[in-house]
Amino acid sequence: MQVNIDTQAELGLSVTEATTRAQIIGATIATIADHGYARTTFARIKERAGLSSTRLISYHFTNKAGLMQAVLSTVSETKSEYLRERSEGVDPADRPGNLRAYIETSVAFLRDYPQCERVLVEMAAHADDRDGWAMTGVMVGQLRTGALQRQLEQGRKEGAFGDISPEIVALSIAQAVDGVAAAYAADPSVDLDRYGRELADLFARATAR
Amino acid sequence: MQVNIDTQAELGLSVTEATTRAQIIGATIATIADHGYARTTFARIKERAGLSSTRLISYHFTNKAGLMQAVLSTVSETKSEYLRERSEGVDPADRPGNLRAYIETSVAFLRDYPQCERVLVEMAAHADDRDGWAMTGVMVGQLRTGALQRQLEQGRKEGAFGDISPEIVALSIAQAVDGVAAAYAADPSVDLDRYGRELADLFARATAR
Amino acid sequence: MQVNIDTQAELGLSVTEATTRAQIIGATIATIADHGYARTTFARIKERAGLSSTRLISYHFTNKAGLMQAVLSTVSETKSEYLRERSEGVDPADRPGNLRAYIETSVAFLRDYPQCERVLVEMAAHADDRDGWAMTGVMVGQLRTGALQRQLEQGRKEGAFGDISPEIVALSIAQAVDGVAAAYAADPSVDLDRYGRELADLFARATAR
Amino acid sequence: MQVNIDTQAELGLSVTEATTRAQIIGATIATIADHGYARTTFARIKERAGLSSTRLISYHFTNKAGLMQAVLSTVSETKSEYLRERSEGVDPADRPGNLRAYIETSVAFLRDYPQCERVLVEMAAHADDRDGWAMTGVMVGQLRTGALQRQLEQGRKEGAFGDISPEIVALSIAQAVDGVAAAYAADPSVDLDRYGRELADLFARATAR
DNA sequence: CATGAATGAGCATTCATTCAT
DNA sequence: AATGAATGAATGCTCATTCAT
Repeated sequence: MQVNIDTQAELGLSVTEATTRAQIIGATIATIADHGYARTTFARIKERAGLSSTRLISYHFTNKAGLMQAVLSTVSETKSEYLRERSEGVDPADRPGNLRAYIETSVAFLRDYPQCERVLVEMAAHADDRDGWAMTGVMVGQLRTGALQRQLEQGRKEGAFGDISPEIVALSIAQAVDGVAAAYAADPSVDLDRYGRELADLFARATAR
Repeated sequence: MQVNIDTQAELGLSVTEATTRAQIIGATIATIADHGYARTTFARIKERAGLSSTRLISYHFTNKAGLMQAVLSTVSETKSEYLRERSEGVDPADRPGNLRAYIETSVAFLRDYPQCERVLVEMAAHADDRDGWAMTGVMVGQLRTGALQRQLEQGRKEGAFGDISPEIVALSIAQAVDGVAAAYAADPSVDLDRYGRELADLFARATAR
Repeated sequence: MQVNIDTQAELGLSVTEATTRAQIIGATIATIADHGYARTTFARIKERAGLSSTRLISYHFTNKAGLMQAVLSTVSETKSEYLRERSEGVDPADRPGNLRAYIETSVAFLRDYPQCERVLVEMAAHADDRDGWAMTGVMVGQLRTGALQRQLEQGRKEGAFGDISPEIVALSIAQAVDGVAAAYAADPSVDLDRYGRELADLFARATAR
Repeated sequence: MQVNIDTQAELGLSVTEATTRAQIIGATIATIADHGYARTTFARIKERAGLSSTRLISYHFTNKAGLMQAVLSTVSETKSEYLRERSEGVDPADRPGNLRAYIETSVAFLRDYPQCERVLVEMAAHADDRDGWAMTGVMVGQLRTGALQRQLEQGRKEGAFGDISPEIVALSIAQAVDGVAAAYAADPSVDLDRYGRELADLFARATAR
């Protein structure tokens, strides 16, 4: 995955440093996507990034936890950027339309950035592992469902949706998308567009007034 | 968790052997539930089971994979047993009623066997980890969605449900229940009965004719 | 240094285990004595003991701290055993005689077990280092001065000594012996017997009534 | 600790260079005093001195050994300066008086420059460590006992002391003071003045004619 | 049926130092 | 006078597994 160097540079890093960091982060993402979180070791990242030694990773990131934090930032920023771009065409007042767009875009994201989603799922699953980064599984979860839940809440108040529980619906949607991601990862031949459409249909019916 | 010795004995094992196996499996389940899969090592299992050395585990199970396989069998059997018992009172022809029962019972299971569900979720998440057991995450998933999907299929043919995609709905339901499990694991004070009811409502609306 | 296997066996260990432990402890003592504490790594111990891998050390001792604890026990037991044996001939009531015997024997110990004393000094110096064993430098110190201080206390009460501060005198004696040890380590040609005699003279005068 | 820049400048260094060197040396002293020699790494020194990178240390000192050498010079100069100043009031001919002054001043030094003494003790203890500076533990020791020994020698010739061994007495005194330093470091609530007085009494009796 | 002893491969991390500006 | 970037070697430790009884 291409990692944005500017994002790194914003932190006040030099160009070279930002470049190397981005390269390492990219290699880490690829490694997690390919081998899973548990098999993502400094040695494998080094190999993937073509570094001379794992020492370079330790040099640029305080910790494995620090590296993972950076990966998580990169990946979740990529995702929200993607969602933001695609949602611009939709009328903000059209709650059901927004919900459908959200779901279909989320599934489309799997197609366009399969690595990204894989990483998100893997990190959520291993958040409480020994590596002990600052973010628990629930926090990663909130990162996913937070915005969605607020949208649903708003829509319900306006009467755009039926008598739903925003919390439950948001959770269900996020989980359903994750499920699709897992299915896609296991068998890349599945028709993601159909999945997206049917998932949107499902939750459209479920939230209809 | 109490592990059924008879199940072990069925495999043609002696009583003592079955007892020890059951003890080890129980300790493994408890360890996964308490510390998560990644922290579930032979050393910790040994300690929990009160064994003298990890050697005993290697003796009774060919592999860590083998042990995990056995754990998975035990746990999923416990769950299907639970679901079977609770679904006996429902009229088999009442498809929507069955669906609602399934969902509510699934959530109720979380309350009654929290360890079991935790193990199921953990194992699904780490299925592709280094330990390399014979069962992938998807297979564990199929184990969950298979029966449900067939029910939905049947119901749709009979016209009991709307124009749904059984595959998608089954996946969504399974994932939603998992989501609730994760939420419950993170915060045991959540009202599981409410969650179950609202989940059932959600999918009732989503599948209504 | 020859490490007593029986001492190990007392802890309920099998003969083989006790043997290997003793061998590792012996190699550790030799390594500390030769290279100093800071250069005493598992790798060097392995080499010295002729082990196949450092793994064996981790197998027999929970920690580097654990190993060091065992070393300390062995060494200090060797020393007190030595002191006990040599003090048997002296009349317990003869306080000054006992003091002289203690000092001369302590110095003689340096000659007979030079490694032992070197280890004791090294460990006291590095007690607060990163390795974090359960014993601080002060504790190691108390281990040295405790008995001596009580003897002096008793002697003073009986009027066998002048108006001394047992605490200070005990500390001074222990430190003086350590100083001799350091001097001997740096230059093995020094006349230890003379040192012992003169040290005894010095403190005889200092504590005289 | 305040490090004298002039001392640095004497070596023909520019003012800025001398300033930076002094700052690094001061940070090193503080670090050794706080964390002990073994935990005194370039990284920690950098942090303490508020430098941007450890590179600056390597720039100003050829080696870790070089840095430590400089630290040792600074610290021992501070100490001898302190001793010189305080001994001016005493009649040079009064040998016992000088001895008492020396001991009491040495202990007083612990109170006034606790960091300094801590560094001295730590460096003596770790002199033979991996860092391999040019000064062995014994040399550091000679640095302490040399002058004292000469004084005692002279005093004995003049008949001011009894039949003592200057070498042994000097060693014992230096070691005793170190012992007090260690005790003080471990428990700062000890009464240093009392310790000083009793130590002086002890060696007054020991060296009396 | 069970055990004690041993093992090799792998892990993240820390260290002082050097290259090239 | 100073700096950013990189580096190689080593450390203690954990893992599941196997050999030989």
